[in-house]
Amino acid sequence: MITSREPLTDAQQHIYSAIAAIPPGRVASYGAIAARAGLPGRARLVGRLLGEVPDDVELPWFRVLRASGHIAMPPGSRGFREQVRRLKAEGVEVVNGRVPLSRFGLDANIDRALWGMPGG
DNA sequence: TACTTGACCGTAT
DNA sequence: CATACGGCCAAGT
Repeated sequence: MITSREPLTDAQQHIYSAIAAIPPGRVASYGAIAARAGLPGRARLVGRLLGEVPDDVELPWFRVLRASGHIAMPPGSRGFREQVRRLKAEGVEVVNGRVPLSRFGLDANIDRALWGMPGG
C-alpha cells in the first residue's frame, strides 16, 4: 500500500484537478484528461501518475479509461475488479471491461443513455 | 549516459 | 477484431 507522498509538480496538480472534475456517472480517457490538464499528447503521464496515487488520496481514478473505453488495468486484476465495482455503483455500464463512451463519455448526451434512444 | 518500461493515443493496414 | 508504427516522456536499470 502506497502511503508516502512527494511534492506535486504543476503538471501533476493539473492532472489531479482534471480527474477530480469528472462528474459522477461519467468517464474520460487518459488522453482527454491530459488535454484538459493542458498537456496534450501526454496520456502516458496521466497513466503513470495514476499508478502512483497514494491509496489515502481521494480521487475518482476509476473514471479514467483508455480511449477505447476499456479499463486499462489487466482484466481480472484487483484494480480492475475494483474499478468495475465503483463504476457500476454510480450507474456506469461496464460490459466485458468496457464502457460505451458514446453514452458515458464526458461529451456524451446523457439523455440518450437514460432514455435509450436509438442511434447510440 | 544508454536503454528499457509502461493504468496511453491516433492512424494505417 | 488484431498487428504495426511513431509519438509521448518520467522512472528505473
